[in-house]
Amino acid sequence: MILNSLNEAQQEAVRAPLGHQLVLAGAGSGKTRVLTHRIAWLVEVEKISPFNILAVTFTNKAANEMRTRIESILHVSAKNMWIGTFHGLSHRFLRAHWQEAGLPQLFQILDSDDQFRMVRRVINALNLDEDKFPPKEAQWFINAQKEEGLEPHEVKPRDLNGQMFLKIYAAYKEACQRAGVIDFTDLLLKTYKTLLSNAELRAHYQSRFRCLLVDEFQDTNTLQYAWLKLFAGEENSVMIVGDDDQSIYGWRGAKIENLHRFSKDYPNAKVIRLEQNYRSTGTILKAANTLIAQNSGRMGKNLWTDGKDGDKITVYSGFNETDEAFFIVNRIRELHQTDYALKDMAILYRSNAQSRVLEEALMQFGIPYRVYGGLRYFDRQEIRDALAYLRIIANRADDPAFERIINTPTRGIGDRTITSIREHAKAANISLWDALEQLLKQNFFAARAETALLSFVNLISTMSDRALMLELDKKVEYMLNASGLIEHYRKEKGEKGLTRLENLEELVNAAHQFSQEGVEDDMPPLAAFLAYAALESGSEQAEAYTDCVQLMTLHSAKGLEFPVVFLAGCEEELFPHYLCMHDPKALEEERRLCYVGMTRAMRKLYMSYAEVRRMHGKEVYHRPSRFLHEIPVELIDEIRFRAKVSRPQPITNSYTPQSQGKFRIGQEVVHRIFGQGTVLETEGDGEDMKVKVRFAKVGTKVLIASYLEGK
DNA sequence: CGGGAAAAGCTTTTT
DNA sequence: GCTTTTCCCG
Repeated sequence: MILNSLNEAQQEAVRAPLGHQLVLAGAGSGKTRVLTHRIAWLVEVEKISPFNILAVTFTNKAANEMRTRIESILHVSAKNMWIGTFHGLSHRFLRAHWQEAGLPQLFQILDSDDQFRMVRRVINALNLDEDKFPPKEAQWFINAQKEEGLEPHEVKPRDLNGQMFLKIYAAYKEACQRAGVIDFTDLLLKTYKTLLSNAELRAHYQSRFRCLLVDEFQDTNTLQYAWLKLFAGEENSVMIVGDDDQSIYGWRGAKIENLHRFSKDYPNAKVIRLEQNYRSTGTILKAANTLIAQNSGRMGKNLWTDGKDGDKITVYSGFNETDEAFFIVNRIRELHQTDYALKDMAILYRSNAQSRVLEEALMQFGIPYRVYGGLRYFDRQEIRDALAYLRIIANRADDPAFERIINTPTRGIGDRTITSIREHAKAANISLWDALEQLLKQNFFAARAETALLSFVNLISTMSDRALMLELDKKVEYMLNASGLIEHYRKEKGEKGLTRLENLEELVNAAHQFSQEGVEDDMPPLAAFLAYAALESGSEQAEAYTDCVQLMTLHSAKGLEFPVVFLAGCEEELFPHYLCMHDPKALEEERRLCYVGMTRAMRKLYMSYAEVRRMHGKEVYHRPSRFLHEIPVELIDEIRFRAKVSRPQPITNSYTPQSQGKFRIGQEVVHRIFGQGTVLETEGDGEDMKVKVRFAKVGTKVLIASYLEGK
């Protein structure tokens, strides 16, 4: 039976009778297992049809993983099950009910960058001063209102400033409507509002979803909670899984109180605690428990393991940040030579800026590493350009896309010309595209601008005509060439242009793969692909398997685990961050962040700090983080090197990982065009050897070895 | 339109 | 301080 592998608390959660359950799942307590087994149980034992189940997560990654795992446990297809992110499921809902939601059938989704541009344009159109009303703040304001479930007419401005922001919100909303686009938060808000105002639809969905499950519930915001309650209605069972101690997204609207609110709203909800930890040593858990016990208002939870206590936690006091980095790198080297693969070790830090010193140290030692959390595929400039062309093909009214490509690649359409199009669009309350066509008819433009504009209009029309006949991937390929994007980026010199071309080529592959996998919705393939690109920002390319040390922020480490964890920069002002220090609530969130970081470690945990650190250009002295003092001293092994800063030894003799052929990881090399660099990875041998090199001037690039010279 | 100089950030991030 | 974005001029 499916329960064999579960402990008692886990089984209790899986077998719970229909009704409401709150599962408090500590770090490493098998939360995903419980969720997936619960769903399997519902289907196989409670005989609930997959059709009647709704499971919500926050990231696509989590949703995909859940679906895969369920399908491997279950003997029934999970196809009919609604598993996805809040945004993904809302999108599905709105595609099915666009009429009820008052949307055009082929509405497009704005990502945050599009949203930002749109907000800025609205501010300018209202003749407001960007310095007085920064687009960033306006964007934040708009999203905050939406996350409280408020449309412009429902917002009660607090002061004069708030009134202006409200005005911007209202104008932004109109602009979105005109363009037939909706932003991320709109996906949820429109779903919520539609369901709220349409009793028939509400009844339909409430009778459909008999069982609802939510993962990472501590990260839900007000709107998501309301969304969930509306889908759940009075009758259906809801299981929420979360951990108040791992709530680290309060700053972006997550309401930890939703956990308490759930117990109030559903007083019969059964509370189940998963406290047995399968990840970390006893020592790590004891330390983490003691630390988090400092927080107030917890729901209460104490992690335990029946495993060994393991090693003490190593605390290293570095002289400065470079010394700290060298300590970490030295340890990594030692551990790599004895017991651990590089990919089993992670360096976690509070803020991205910290990665540089660490990277430099790793490079000097020739240790391959990977930094997580960079620019994702669909966020890249060239990809966004390409998608904008596709969007304009799909929907001429898509103003943000129009703005993006009207002069990209440059075709001699200047700012003044665009401004007059904008003004006409605003005055006539029509899309930029329609405004352009009208103005052309009126012979509004000077001859030179007119020629350029006509060729743009022709280009888009020809493109969409020709594209009609083509398969999705051919469509993308055709567009890339016809638009001149390929040519444009080919001209971009150096490394960047080449990478961009590769990325654009990859888009054709992505489109091909997408159409192969088949779309479930009855949407045109192009529209479906665009929605996919907007919602699935594309995990940073799944690079071929390489054994690399992993670098990431504490936030992005959530949900992951590593045998060895280095928590760098444990200093006051940095961690806890100085912007959080005077707000008790924010400080508790920092502490939870520390708790999250510590509980990522399976066997070895290192925490380090620097006495002097260069920050914002100044040398600053910080005390060790208060979090270090909140760990029982008997669990800590403290190392201090006071004598002098430990410099790295030249890597030539000390460390030669996987060195084959002519080049060695860590070796300094010279390229005729790209200049000096360091070898990061090697692949193959002899003439065919491929070498990944980080160049001082142009970034990282994979090259054939014969183009390089050793130094 | 593109390159260089000046100016502005500078916590954490997913959709 | 360092990096990224914006701005201005040839």
